Amino acid sequence: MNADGQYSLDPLDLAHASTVERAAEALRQALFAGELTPGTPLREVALADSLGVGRSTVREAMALLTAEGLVTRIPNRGVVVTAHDSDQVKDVMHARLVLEAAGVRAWSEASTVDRQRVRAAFDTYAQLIDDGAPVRAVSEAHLHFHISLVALTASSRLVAVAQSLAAEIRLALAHVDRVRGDVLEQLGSHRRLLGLLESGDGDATITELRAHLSAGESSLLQALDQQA
Amino acid sequence: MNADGQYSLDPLDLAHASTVERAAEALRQALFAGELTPGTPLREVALADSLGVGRSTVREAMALLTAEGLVTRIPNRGVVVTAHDSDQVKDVMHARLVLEAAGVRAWSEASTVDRQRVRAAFDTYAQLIDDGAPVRAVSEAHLHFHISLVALTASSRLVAVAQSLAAEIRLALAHVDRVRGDVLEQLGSHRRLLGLLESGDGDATITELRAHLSAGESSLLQALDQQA
DNA sequence: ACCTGTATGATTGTCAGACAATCCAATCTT
DNA sequence: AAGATTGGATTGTCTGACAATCATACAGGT
Repeated sequence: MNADGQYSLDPLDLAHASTVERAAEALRQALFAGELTPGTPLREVALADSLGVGRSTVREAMALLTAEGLVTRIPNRGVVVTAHDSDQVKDVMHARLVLEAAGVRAWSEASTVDRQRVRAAFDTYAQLIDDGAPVRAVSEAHLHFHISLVALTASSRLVAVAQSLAAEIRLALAHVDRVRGDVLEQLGSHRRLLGLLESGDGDATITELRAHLSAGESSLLQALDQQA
Repeated sequence: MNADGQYSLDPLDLAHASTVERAAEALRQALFAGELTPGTPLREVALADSLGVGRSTVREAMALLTAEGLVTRIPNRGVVVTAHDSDQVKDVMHARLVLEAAGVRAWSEASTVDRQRVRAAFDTYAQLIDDGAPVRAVSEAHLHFHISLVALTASSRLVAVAQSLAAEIRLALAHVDRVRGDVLEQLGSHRRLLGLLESGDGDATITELRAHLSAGESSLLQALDQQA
């Protein structure tokens, strides 16, 4: 301990994350991996003994996923994997634009750390592409970059919302292989975005951002459409 | 039914809203009424037989309230009524500014209905003050007006977030009588806001909005401070 | 006095089993 | 073929159980 009688250790996160949280995480992974098709009902008993946990635990995990928008509860009929129709996708993208634009506007007042994080997020994203990393990993880094924009607002609540929206995108993406390749080709767009951001031209950045998200949206919509 | 073969009945509110939802609502009311002081632990068994429901039901209700930020779960120690310190209040206000400003920016492209709703929300708010309605009712209408701004974005997700933020404000407000009177005096500020909005001057509106929220924030902070 | 270890009681986290209410699909009526 | 009926599956909720965890008070050692 130091002179103040204070310790400064990281709170050791072996934290036996609750069973509910682990169950939820398992479900999330399955969803993001595309193992469950949208619309598939998630039966409580089936999941319970598949995961080796009690039904009440499954139920609480479902409550979490429902709050995240990954699954939808239909009264007396259970929960189903959320199916994102075009309206939903548009809504998510619109919300993302609002949050990310807010981050962009906050660039000049943002902390150095948060700004560094944006650059770092871009770098790992670019690096992964360069290394020819698997699309899944690139996609992950890509979303992380967008979240780092929202983090410029320094608002934990807004970041939480952004993460939830990103999760919805991940889910929607899980079944559209065609779109996945896009993240590889969007490198230029992102580089331009970062460049404008650092140049301090907020309005131009937002214009680029709007175009970027809009492109992503129509690409996703088209893919979903084709699938139906 | 009308010519379209469509009925237009209110979905008959007897809708035996699930026990969980009713329990959550009861808790919410108690919280907003200030019956539970921030920091108070909410014991599962006590609530269960106080509400006349099972413990699992209480647990699920807690999960809902936790997601709304009204209560906080501490692992192995249960949930407590969320205590909003100054950082939390600032974060909420900041997030509100982002969302409501987005609504303001969307004014010109917003639907006529949504625009009418903003005016309607203002009118009932003003009317309540005029009628000398109880502060609680005025405060409710006040928050509703702010939410109607976010609704201009026409994004259900953003509106949902705004409602959640409003709920947090309600909770924080529940214990600061001093601040409550403010809603009565802010009529002018709101009228100005609406005027600017309708004039189409987005930037000026946002400036006013920022000042408005900032004033509310410091008033709330001061009250919380004084209380401690 | 101060620190440490231990016993005790309360409470959460999780499970298992039960049962009514509800929904779906298939069958039976008219 | 439209409508009523029945049966099985599944959810919503309750009860009861028990281990793990935490808080507190207490005892012992230095």
